[in-house]
Amino acid sequence: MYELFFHKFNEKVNLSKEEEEVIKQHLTPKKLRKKQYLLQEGDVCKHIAFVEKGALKAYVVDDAGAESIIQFALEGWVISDLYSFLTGEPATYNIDALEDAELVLISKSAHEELLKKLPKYETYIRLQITGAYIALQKRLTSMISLPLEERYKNFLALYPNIAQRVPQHMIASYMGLTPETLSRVRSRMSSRK
Amino acid sequence: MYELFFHKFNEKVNLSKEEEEVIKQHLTPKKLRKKQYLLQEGDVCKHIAFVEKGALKAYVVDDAGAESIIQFALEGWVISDLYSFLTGEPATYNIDALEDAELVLISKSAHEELLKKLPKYETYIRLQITGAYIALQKRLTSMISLPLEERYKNFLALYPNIAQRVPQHMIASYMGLTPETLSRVRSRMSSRK
DNA sequence: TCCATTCATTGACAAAAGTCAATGGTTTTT
DNA sequence: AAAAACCATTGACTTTTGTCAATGAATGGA
Repeated sequence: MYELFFHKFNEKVNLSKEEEEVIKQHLTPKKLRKKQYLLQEGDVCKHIAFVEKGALKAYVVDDAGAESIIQFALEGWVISDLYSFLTGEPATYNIDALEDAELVLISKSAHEELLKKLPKYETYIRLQITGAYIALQKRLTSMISLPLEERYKNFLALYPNIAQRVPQHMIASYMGLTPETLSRVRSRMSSRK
Repeated sequence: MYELFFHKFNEKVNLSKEEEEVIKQHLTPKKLRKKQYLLQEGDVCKHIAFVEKGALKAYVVDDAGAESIIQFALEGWVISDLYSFLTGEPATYNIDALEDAELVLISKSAHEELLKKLPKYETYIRLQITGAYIALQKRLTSMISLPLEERYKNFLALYPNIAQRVPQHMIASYMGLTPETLSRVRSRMSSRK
């Protein structure tokens, strides 16, 4: 239990067995069936979720009911509405399962206690969020500076595993496009090659 | 010297006078004239820069020479090519001054020593990057989910001070638009009101 | 196995955004 | 003070993307 979680943790910060024990006591496992919500817009986000198995997405829904996908999370990734989690404000994101999933949850109180008790936990969080920030900055840079086709190629190169497991209309949504437009980009790419 | 830097620091994490002294010894002041570079694409980013005074921008330049602005930084903000700073890889961003500026620089070695010596510094960095992550996520969310006019209104509401000090074609660039398109959005907004 | 969904693709058309060029008003520089 | 550079706006036109509708393939449940 929690194998992948601690594997990833130890890649960033090396833990002794005793430290792993302390952390374990603050974790909660949770299983989610496909299409189940982890978080709904309007509720307060109570957890940071680490994905041991399966796949989830975070997204917003507009007035017309159209989804825009903010983030995917496969095995080894972390997902949450961080703003809601940290401030206690209602979430603006929905999070649900694309496939049956096994999660490791860290509650707000667990998070706060670990920050106090265990300096290595703070380091882990710092490194985790730094990586997420850099990845997000690259995504944004490619959004504002690259033509569509390049953006799509970048996506495929960066997340080949997502491209395989997730339907294309969700990738379109993640890129801020309609499914039709992404489909046409793809057909242009394959015909011109 | 460093007034704003420590003011902002203390808003996040409270420092004793002794701790402030330790940090001070790791800081370097730097002045930049308008249009001067702090960092050029291809060089390694050697510093995290805190803006005491003035305004800077980070941006990429495409093959055709067009700039896309990744980030603005006014007084109290931090700017850097974090990926290059942390990995030592060549920077993909350029950073230069929009106005004469006074900066507080933290070098790589200073950063690493402070992380080791001063737990509160790590906390400061964690909170800083968390705030930057959340802001970036909001920006991205609005990019993929909102119509242009809403995005522009959000920008004005969030950064009225940037809108005042920065030419509009740079705001267009920051939004991933041409100056003409932003101009037409604005004229539509004012005529329809 | 069959039926209902979900999905990707395509076509025709509409709307949005980009491009190019010109104008006039600022600001900056010399 | 004059000249140069910068900037925002507008018009005419092109290209890109979105919308709506239809089709056929694949998928998943009953």
